[in-house]
Amino acid sequence: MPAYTRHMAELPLNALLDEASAAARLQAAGIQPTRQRLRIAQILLTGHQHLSADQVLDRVNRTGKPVSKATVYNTLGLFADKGILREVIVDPSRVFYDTNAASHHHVYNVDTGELSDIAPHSILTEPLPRLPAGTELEGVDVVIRVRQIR
Amino acid sequence: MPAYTRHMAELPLNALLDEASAAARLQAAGIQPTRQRLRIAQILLTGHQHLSADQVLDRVNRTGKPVSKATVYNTLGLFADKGILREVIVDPSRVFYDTNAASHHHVYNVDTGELSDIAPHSILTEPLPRLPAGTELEGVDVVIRVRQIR
DNA sequence: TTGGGTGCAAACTATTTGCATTCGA
DNA sequence: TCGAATGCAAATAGTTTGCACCCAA
Repeated sequence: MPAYTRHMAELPLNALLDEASAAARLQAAGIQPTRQRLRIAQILLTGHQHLSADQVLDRVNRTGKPVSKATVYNTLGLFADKGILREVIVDPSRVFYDTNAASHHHVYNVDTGELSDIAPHSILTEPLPRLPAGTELEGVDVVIRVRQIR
Repeated sequence: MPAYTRHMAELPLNALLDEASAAARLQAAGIQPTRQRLRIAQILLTGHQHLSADQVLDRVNRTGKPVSKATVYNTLGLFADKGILREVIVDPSRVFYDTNAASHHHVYNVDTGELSDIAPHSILTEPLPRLPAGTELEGVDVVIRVRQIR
């Protein structure tokens, strides 16, 4: 029911990150820059975005050279592993990928499915409690859930 | 891969919340106490727990009187709506239901799938940023993700 | 040439839905 | 009695997997 579907028009290639920069980003992260990965990187790494795998697939396929669904999933998982994307779990029905891998938090509109960033300093997370024995910190996620008024 | 599967033995009914208390909880929440709902309530409302729908289904079916999968899902959703359970979204592959509906936060072990509570005062969430126009607060979730050391 | 990357389709899994049946007030 | 609750099975949807093919080093 949420209106995830915006920007459904064709995606002009000139609005994307140029291929050279995308390649540089991938190289820096130790990711072999293949054609499909570059294409996905160009789309994702243009500004800060929060996209689901499906949305990425959509956009990639609107740039002319389609990439298969499996490759999109593989690539997003790989990018997240390598630290150039961050998975955001706010909705049980899909994972969002945040192009801002730096530590920051989110506002999630449960009615529209919109996900946005919060400046890192506008929330203070005080000293963490002791972690369970035998574990180490992976990350701290803060999600502020909001809903449409009426 | 995580070891969600513990307590697989049969569930002694005498370890559960008694039916009268369960009925009272449901009544108080404005939920019509049917046989299945009572059974589910007895299982869930025994101490603080974090269970997935599947785990609830498992336990219910180990008490003798089985409840269908659809009913478990419906009931958990209903309980969450009525405020006696809280949905916790920490893993894209399933929703956990927390029997502690009061405001508090979580530690999630991504390796074992274990979810535990944090005392509410051990984390301070500073003044919230301005919410997007036209939205109201639904809740704030803080999840500390940890992983097994080696 | 050779192993990693890709693509397709099939498999999986959590969750939802439609609808006939049963239950509870 | 009568609407609400239940249960089953089938439908959905996101994600994963198996495997043959392709390509770059």
